[in-house]
Amino acid sequence: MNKRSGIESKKRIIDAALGLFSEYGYSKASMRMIANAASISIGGLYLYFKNKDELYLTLIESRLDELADMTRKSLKDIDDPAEAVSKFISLHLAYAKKHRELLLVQGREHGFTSGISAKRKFFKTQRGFIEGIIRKGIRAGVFKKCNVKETAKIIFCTIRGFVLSLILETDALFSPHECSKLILNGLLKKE
Amino acid sequence: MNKRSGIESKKRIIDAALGLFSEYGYSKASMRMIANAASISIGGLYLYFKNKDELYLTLIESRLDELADMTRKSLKDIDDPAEAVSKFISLHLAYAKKHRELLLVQGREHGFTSGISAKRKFFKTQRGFIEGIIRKGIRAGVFKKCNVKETAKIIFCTIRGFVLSLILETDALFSPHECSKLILNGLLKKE
Amino acid sequence: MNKRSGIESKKRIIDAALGLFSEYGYSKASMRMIANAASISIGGLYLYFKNKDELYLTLIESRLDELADMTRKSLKDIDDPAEAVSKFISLHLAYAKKHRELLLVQGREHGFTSGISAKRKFFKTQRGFIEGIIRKGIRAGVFKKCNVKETAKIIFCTIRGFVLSLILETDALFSPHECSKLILNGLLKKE
Amino acid sequence: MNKRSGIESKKRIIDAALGLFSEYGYSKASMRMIANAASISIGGLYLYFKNKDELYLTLIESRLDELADMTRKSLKDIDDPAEAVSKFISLHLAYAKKHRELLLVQGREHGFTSGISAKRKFFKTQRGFIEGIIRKGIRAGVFKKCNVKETAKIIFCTIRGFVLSLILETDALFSPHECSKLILNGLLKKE
DNA sequence: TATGAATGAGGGTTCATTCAT
DNA sequence: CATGAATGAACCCTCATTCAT
Repeated sequence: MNKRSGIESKKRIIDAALGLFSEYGYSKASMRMIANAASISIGGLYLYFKNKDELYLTLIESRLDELADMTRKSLKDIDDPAEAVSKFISLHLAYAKKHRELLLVQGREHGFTSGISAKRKFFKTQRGFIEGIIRKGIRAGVFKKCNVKETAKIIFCTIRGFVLSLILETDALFSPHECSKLILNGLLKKE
Repeated sequence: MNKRSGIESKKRIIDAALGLFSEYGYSKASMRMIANAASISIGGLYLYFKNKDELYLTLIESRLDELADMTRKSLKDIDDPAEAVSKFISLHLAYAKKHRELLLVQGREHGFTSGISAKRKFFKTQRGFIEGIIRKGIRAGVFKKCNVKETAKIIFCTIRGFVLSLILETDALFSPHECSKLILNGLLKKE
Repeated sequence: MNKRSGIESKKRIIDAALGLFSEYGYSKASMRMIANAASISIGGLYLYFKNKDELYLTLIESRLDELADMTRKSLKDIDDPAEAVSKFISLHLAYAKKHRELLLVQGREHGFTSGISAKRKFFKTQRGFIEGIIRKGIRAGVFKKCNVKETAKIIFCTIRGFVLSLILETDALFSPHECSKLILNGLLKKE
Repeated sequence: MNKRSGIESKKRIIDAALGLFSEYGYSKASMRMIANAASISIGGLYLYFKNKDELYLTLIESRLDELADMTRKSLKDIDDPAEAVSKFISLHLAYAKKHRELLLVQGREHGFTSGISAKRKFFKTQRGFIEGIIRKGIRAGVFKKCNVKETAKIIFCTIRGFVLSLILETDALFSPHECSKLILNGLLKKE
């Protein structure tokens, strides 16, 4: 109603969409609902996003970028590989808890054809982080030798499973600490 | 037009629905698509299933029952806890690979309110299996002492993450063997 | 299931249809419902009636015939015009009360194109009865002179309104006696 | 496509619906038909009415309100009870003739459960009018003593029957004048 | 930028009717 | 005579998207 900068409007839309997609899923969250929640007209939505799909994708990507950024910053100053693994895990679990909405929102039901590349790239990057940590740990003689790539995948999948559980059954959640312990037990050389 | 046994028709519907739900998700797989794929008329669908929801739920539950059954049978004759953990993991990963379609098909976007109870019960049962194995391993002195419930959750989540990865990015998959190794490393007492 | 004569089946269907049409109206009473209520298969319905419309029409006509018959018989032996009017009114109100289902079931919503002729003929016949009575009353010097056709229509409409009220609002119903009184007051010469 | 004021569109819809409901009845008048007749898209219909039921109810209620209003205004300045009865009758018959479409459109087949309350209230109000007139006539010594409530019902039912006849068989209609005469004959004291 | 009335394809579902058995 | 699985048109309704304002 009152004059607002485009950027502000776009942000409001993204926030609204995030909430709605996460609560109802892609198909059941309608553009009208999003428009209402964002206090903008339906037409207004299309001023900022070409279509529903693009809005959705933008959402995903912005979250993914944010998490990737956080990861980078968090790990920069940690030298101990074990601590880095712990940090990586707890960071992701915490982020998932906070933004449970989107990390999973999609999975299926969303064409898959488009925008997935962004996600795939993100996944690759994150897995690269863990691989780096593990490799460093092995080089430093702190971790046992192991198949680095496979191990990274497993850790990543555990996190992913945690995220999924956030949605499927809340009582299946575990503490980051226990998770780190189990994984590090398998990773660390026995002194 | 041509007469077919009801059972045969129902089976064709289930197969078609399974494929379509898994490829497009619940919302985007339409009853028309399913009818076509099942070589039946739209009305025919409703001869066997009260509505889309029920069709969907039937699908889920039958898969879940099947897997629960397989688990029970597979673990019955295994005494070694480590082997049991391995078996549990490989069984689930294999099943997921074979039926990637459904185990995850849903997650979001499907009301969440209905039929989920069947799923929750299934999840609980399966987690109970792992807990049993771990407890037995600890009693037998093969596994270290640990928080049984938490550990079971973590293992289950890892499997769940694997399933999710089946859909999100195939190159994130790992071998059951590596997974067992990592987890057992963390579980087994070092001799 | 067990052998039954066609006539018996047909009767069962008619009874079931009567009840259902009257409870739900033509459109909302489905052939399946009728079949169930008549303890016959859907296909069986079509053995006795070409289609839904014909079933419906048969119903109407049979009721109409019945009422016309009753009227004829009831009035045959009554000589006093005033008594005949009373009888005519009370007979119709009573019949309407008993078969409130059908006399009105239709009105609208049923094509109108077909079968209405049967109804129209019935209406004409019945109105003819009243006209006859009135004419006789006037000739006999018991009734005042009046526009016979108009008066017959009015009486008939009052009855029709009563029938409609049976459905629309039960508390608008009046006693046959009061009705006769009012009408006869208007009809009878003051002695 | 072309912009039109919302009010105009709504009006066009109401008019179209009125005609279609009255011609085909509730069930057989489809939303598609109404949309076409109103020169609007199907979706457009739902911009103005939540669903078919609401559209239908709106129609009914608005007519009913209109008639109730007209009655009130017409009778306000009439002192003579006999004239008031005449006026009441002729007013209703005229209105029914003009809007034969709706006053009866429903009767059956429309759930009965909803919106009927509005109708019931209307009926009660209208009957109240007649009761008032009759009572006044009796008090003034113009009408004979009679069961006021019953008499009011009968008059109302006659009108209702007239309305029904408008639809069932046009040649059963009578003139308001004849109707008033018959009824007043029964009501008025013979001087 | 912003609005929201308007569109129409498509969704889930029902149901009269048919026909092989 | 009787069955009921199968059909498919049609129903009500939703919603992403457009466009005149």
